[in-house]
Amino acid sequence: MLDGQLHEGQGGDTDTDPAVGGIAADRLRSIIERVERLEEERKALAGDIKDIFTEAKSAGFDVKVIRQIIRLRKLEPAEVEEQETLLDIYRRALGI
Amino acid sequence: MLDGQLHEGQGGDTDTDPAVGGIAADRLRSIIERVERLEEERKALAGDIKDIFTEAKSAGFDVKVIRQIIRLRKLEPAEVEEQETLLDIYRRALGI
Amino acid sequence: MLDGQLHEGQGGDTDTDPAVGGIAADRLRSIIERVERLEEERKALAGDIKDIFTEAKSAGFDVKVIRQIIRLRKLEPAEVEEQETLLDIYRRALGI
Amino acid sequence: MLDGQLHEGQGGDTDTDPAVGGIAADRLRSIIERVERLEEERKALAGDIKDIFTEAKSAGFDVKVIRQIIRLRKLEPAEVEEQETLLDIYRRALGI
DNA sequence: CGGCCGTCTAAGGATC
DNA sequence: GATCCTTAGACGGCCG
Repeated sequence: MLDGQLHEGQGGDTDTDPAVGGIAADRLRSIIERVERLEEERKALAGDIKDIFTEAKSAGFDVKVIRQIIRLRKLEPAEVEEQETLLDIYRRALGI
Repeated sequence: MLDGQLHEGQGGDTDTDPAVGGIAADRLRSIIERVERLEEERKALAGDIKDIFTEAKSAGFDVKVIRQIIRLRKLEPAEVEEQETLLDIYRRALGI
Repeated sequence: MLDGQLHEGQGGDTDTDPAVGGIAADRLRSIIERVERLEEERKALAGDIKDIFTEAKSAGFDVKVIRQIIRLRKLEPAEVEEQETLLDIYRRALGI
Repeated sequence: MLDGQLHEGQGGDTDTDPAVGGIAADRLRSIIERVERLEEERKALAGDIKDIFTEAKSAGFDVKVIRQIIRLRKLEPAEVEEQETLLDIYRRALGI
């Protein structure tokens, strides 16, 4: 029964304005709803991305490798070098 | 899994698609760019959300608690699923 | 109020043996408890691993790279080759 | 972040530790081997758990449902946290 | 700058 | 046997 607070507002006090916190309650509600709306949009975009990967897979691409490429493109070239260099150093330290 | 783009190509790309190393390069590029575009939009939305929280903080709200509220609102639908009591579940586990 | 079923057994019927499912209930309880015990041990090991990485970090190592090395050591050498080859192919297809 | 093992070394390894490329090779090897050992133990435990479920299945239990029970038992302690009602949380968010 | 939280990836299990 | 989904682990960003 958290639903009262969750989905209806402070049960029945909507006419005279929130009894709790005065005008602030409306402000709070607005904030929460705007954030939730934006999060939904984010979620929708995530779905779109997923669809593209599904399409890629259908076309015969290796999705994991595509992700890797996208990751590399996001990194500064210097960063990539650095990571690879460090990996080599550790490898040689281990003799592998 | 080297098949797919390496050994099959994919339907319809054999004529006009510039194949590099047996790969439908344009198709690949398109996939990657679309994903990157969507990720940018996602990032922008994250920024918008952050702005709202900054505003909330300025208005004197406790941002951490607001996050908590949003989290709870998201979780509650899931709790409905758990309405099925453990006793029932045990019974099903026991096959009776 | 799931606690009855969860932590005490089927409230009060422990003497004559479970009223639900006969002997099976005890068997079920045993299975669950053994699994839970093993999962705790797993969790403890995860903590130990985490501690080692913390130590590694303190010693100045790059934890991410160490993880990468461990991952590589786990893979068949052939697998490593394959992934790298495919990555190169995609990269060349994109001209990067 | 090339510092750390590359440019600082770490406390006490300068005298006896075989340094390869400026790296405390033995220290690194020790870290990796300990992690790998622990991961093996984890894997072994996973096998034990799997065996129990196999046994359960043989005994006629519904493995999926047993997993569900274990999952729920794990979640319940968390629910206690949520006892704090949303109203209280809202009040805190509003600072009253 | 270290710890915490949330997201994202990868592996394992269930399903068809 | 392949796909889909769920879950655990890894990663990066945010906050204190």
